[in-house]
Amino acid sequence: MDTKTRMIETATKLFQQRGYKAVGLNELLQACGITKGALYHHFPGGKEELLIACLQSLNETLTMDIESLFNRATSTEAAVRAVIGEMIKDLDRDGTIAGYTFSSIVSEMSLLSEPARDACRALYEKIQSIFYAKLVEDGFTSDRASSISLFLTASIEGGLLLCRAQNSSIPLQTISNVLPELMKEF
Amino acid sequence: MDTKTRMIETATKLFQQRGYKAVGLNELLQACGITKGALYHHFPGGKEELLIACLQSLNETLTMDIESLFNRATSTEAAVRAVIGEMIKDLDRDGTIAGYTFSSIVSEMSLLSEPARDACRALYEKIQSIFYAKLVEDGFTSDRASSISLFLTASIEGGLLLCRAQNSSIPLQTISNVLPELMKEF
DNA sequence: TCCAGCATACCAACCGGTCTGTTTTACTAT
DNA sequence: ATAGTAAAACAGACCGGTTGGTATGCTGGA
Repeated sequence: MDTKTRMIETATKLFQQRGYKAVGLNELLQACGITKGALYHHFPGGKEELLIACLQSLNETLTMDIESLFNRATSTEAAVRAVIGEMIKDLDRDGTIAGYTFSSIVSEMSLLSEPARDACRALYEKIQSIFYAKLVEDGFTSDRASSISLFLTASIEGGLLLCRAQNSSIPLQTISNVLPELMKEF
Repeated sequence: MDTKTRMIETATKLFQQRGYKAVGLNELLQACGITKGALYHHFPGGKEELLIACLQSLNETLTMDIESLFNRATSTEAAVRAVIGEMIKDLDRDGTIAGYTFSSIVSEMSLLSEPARDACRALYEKIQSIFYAKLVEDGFTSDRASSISLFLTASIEGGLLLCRAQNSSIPLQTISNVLPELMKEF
């Protein structure tokens, strides 16, 4: 794997886990096994340009991952369960989540960097669009589907926050159990 | 108002808006109109001790605010609408939220500081307990009430994240509209 | 006079970022 | 095949500014 890709992959995980500011440049370089020369060669804009690249890369991999889970699932209910299940698996194994989320970046950068905020917005839109498509497939009207897809995205991200605060995967498990129930009622 | 209280109130807003690391010590001092001497006089533990104090203070004021909204409301549905309404009002007025949330702190500090994580956990538990009490009052069983209260907390925090990413209050508005509907179905 | 309640001066460590220098690679003209 | 060359891909020293934190000085009230 080439240096640039390795940098993005490593940095993405770190940013997802701990946010932007909390990850120092030197720590980043050490984790990637590179030096400043390499970083500023590939990303003249420095740390922030790397962050944007991470978010864009995340957009692709996340889309692929979630879409693959959704294609294997028969209903939106099952699909959402599968996505949350993956998050719980990560959480229980590593004690932290390094996929399917970027809440730490959003809350930190939305006021700080317009490009970063835009990239985050694009990511959420992408996730919601996948939910939306499956919901329409399930027979929901367009309005309903877009409301629910936003709602799903929000409650999953919020559930992750609760998991982080409690240092446990129980909140996401609860949400995983409640969500499908709610979607039947519509 | 005495210096210590002023420090806590000002710092709380800043931490809520932008997180912990993103708020520098000097900026903090300037915003509070004090010097380092005063800070380290009242909080020998420095910035982190101040953060803990902020979270504890937030626990009290947040509880009072939300409980007051809940007491005036007839049902959980109306109460939740009122809480989200306050958030939206803040968001539309200031372009940022400085009350009813601390997601930026959670995502940033959960891996960094055990005491901070504990304080956040306590805060979420407190909020959920208020929801829970009202839900039981509405006639829900204990199990149901605790599931829904967790769910409410999660989706509100998640909705706020979406608002930050989109720089708009629409996500929270959507959630406000959908949530009560869901709660009737139970 | 004594001590809480600050203010001021200062510090080492670290921050992200720039700079210059070196190696590696890719291509080309002979 | 080979020598020459230019650009890409790094490496690492260095920089000014900022960080959180400390040590000391001052000051008004009990």
